[in-house]
Amino acid sequence: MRNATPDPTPLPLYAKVKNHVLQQIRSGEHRPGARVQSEHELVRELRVSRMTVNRAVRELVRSGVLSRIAGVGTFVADFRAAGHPLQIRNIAAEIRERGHRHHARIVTLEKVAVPTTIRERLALPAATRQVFHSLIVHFENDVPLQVEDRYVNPAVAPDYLQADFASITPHEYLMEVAPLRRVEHVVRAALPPLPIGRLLKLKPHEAALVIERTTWSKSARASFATLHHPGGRFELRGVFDI
Amino acid sequence: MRNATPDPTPLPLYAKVKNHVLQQIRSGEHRPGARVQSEHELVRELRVSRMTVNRAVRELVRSGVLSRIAGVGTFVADFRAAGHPLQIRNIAAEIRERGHRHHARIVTLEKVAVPTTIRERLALPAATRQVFHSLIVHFENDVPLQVEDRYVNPAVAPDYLQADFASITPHEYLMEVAPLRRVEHVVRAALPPLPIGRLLKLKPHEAALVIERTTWSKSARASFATLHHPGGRFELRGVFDI
DNA sequence: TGAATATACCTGTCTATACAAGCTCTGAGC
DNA sequence: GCTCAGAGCTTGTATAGACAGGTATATTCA
Repeated sequence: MRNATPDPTPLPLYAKVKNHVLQQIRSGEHRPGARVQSEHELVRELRVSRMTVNRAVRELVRSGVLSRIAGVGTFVADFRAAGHPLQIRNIAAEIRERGHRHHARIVTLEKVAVPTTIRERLALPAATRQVFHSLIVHFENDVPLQVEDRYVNPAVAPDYLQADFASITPHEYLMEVAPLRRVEHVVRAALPPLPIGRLLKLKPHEAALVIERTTWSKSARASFATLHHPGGRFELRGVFDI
Repeated sequence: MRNATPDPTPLPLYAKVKNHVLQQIRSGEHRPGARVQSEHELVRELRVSRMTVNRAVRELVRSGVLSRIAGVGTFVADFRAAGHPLQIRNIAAEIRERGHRHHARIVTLEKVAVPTTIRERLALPAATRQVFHSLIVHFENDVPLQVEDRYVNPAVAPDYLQADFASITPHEYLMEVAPLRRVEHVVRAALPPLPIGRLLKLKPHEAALVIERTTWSKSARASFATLHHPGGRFELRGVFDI
């Protein structure tokens, strides 16, 4: 039997170094712009190896807390102009994670002549005459939460029309058939077109949060989707902690 | 004279290892869920030390490309349910970065009795009778881009009314007087109240992108701000590359 | 005085080595 | 056939030592 209860999950040393520095920032001992200890000083102060200090500081730099200049020193980052992160999640995963029921209703799933705006958005070659188009409503416990209006490059996902979108979202399906290389999101607010508003059961003049998502696969742009969400029932939330 | 031009900025080894693995993922050689080489295998394959491989893989894990299980192996992450990042920026910094002119018009800067919703949002003690309130319009080249309606905890920033908000945004001022501990953002779409719509020069029934920002300082919640942006002229944009 | 040089310190990278701890499979013993 | 120990893999962490290259300051020399 030991004379002291052993720590069940002892913090790794590099994490202790991070906390040590963070604590000095949180307490105001080190203010934004101020110089923090050099690696060598932290080595002497905390009796750990320089590689351990280096890892700790490097991770704090990557998370935006510190910034370093080779040959000069390490400084508390000035978050004043820094951005704060927000996450755009897969709607089905998000609903399920809230412990709610997700289901999707397929309104449209078809091959259509390429609309000119879509030809631009997907940078389609002139030879491409048709694209796939799907219009799907996603529900959280039978309340409509997203209308997904998507155009898909047939060169990337030739079997798109055969997919089972009751059990997998188009986004998930596309990631499966063509590994994703790049995703771009644009978030706006707008009054939705009338048919979209009806699908979302919006009140007249109720605003919608619109996300435009463009995805790239290895070879080409894979799809362009416009996601409409009811302004009163949907929000994006992000927390940034130092 | 050398027989070959020396690489002006040779990539560090750990970056080469990252690219090596990324290349295999991008090419489809390693698909989501698949196992990638163990550290030891990469060591033999690329003739670098294990610590270098470890750093490369650790960074790819942190950026969401790989995932690892101790004792089992390293796998290509399944981004299908993963979130994609978006940044909320300081409005003044964003405008200036676009090369445009930013200026702010102070509509209101006053001490007011605590509204009940604000008492909740800032978790103010019952003894607090008054808070600071500012209403500021931010312009990009003389076009209104944001109405910032902010309530400030006087315990955190007692001199808020004396600040010069023509040259510094309230957010920047608060970060200066009370180091930031936590920021929460909620993004919604809504029709703005009539006076806000007028300040933004919105057309009737034009939607607004609304960001609610709550900030925490060391000791207490520092401020609660509602930021209204014109739906037609403002958007959040984020790109995720693998 | 002014310019070139030395030096001291800083971050950045890389290696070889070590040990701990998690997981899986295999084979010994029952 | 079943259980359990251990081998052999994996990742995770930590160290000491080394060298490169950036930056500021002091020093030396003209």
